[in-house]
Amino acid sequence: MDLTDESGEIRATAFKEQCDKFYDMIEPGKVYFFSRCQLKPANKKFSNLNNDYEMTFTNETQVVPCQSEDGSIPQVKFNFVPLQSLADTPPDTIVDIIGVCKSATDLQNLVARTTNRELKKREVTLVDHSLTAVQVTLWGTQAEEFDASIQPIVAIKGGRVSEYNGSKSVSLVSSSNMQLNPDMDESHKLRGWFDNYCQDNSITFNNISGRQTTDGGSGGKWMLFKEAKDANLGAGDKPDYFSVVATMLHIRSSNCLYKACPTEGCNKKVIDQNTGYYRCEKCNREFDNFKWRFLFSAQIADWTGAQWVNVFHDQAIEMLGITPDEVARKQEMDGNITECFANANFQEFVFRLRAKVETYNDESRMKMSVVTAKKPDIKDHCRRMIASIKEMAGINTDKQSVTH
DNA sequence: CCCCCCCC
Repeated sequence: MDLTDESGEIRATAFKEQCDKFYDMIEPGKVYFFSRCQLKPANKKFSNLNNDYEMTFTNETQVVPCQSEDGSIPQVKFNFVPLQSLADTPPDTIVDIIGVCKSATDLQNLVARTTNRELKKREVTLVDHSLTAVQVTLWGTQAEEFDASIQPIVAIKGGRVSEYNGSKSVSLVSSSNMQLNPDMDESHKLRGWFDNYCQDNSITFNNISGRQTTDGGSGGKWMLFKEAKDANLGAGDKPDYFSVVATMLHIRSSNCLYKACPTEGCNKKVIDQNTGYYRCEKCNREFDNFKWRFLFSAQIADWTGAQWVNVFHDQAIEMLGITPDEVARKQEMDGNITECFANANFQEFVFRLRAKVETYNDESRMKMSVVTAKKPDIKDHCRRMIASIKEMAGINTDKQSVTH
């Protein structure tokens, strides 16, 4: 439950017996005295309440209805972010938003693939002054009962940003609070703006829930190495993909090349027969030549940690700016190939990485491979960092100024 | 101690 008084707000959780004990008694909108709860630091992954702490009920906890209400019950506090800012908000962030319901889909019935549970869903399109449209996903009863025909103002506290195919939407979760046509300033402003300026379909909204990909494919989340680690990436059946801007710390130069099958598209490592012939097991054939290909491990790092990654041929060429033949020639000439890595060492790249936990002999190890490595687009990189700084500093990116 | 939050 999320509690509020005139000074602020805090989340409280009751487990098991405490939950049973108080479930029927505690109702939204009513006032209670809460005593003897336990405090713990709030996990911001699940709450965006303006409080660094959360409360947990204990055996000692008492909840007593407050009978002497003076009618000035504090209202739910929202900390709205403009819809526009959701485009730069990482998935799983908890946000408060408000917008006009421009349209909504019909109620959809579907079955969750993993749990076989029957789900009811409705996608609601919200718009606001930032001329942005975003889809909000309602579930269950809220989906069933939602009436889009009146184009209500929709305020959501604690919605969850999600990402699918590179586009953002907001999904309601159990702790989310949705209010329709709430009696507050933002709501009235939106009503006036929408009714006066948006009724003739002359305004084009930037739909950030439309399919548009900014970093090369599904699941291309931006993560720091620590976040990737904490998120337990690669632990599932399928590999996880994420993007990171990281610095090349070290390239393992020994065995950074291999002799590959000359057959177009094969690339299998050949066995040197030491007879002038090279055998490819995959093609089941011997060749009198081979081609050099890159394959090495490298250590890359951002400010939260370092990571060993496997680098394959095309990505290696992209970063090093030289061909494996040049490296092989240098190796033969003087045995020192250090300078071959000069273009990449201590340089920043935008890496798209594939993470997968692999198990050999009961030992699990995270394996990461470079899917793509590109020079950073500085403008793009800066934009993302600024958004991230603002988010960390809690700076609102827009004061909901009316733009017409 | 929850924290799953669904689908394309």
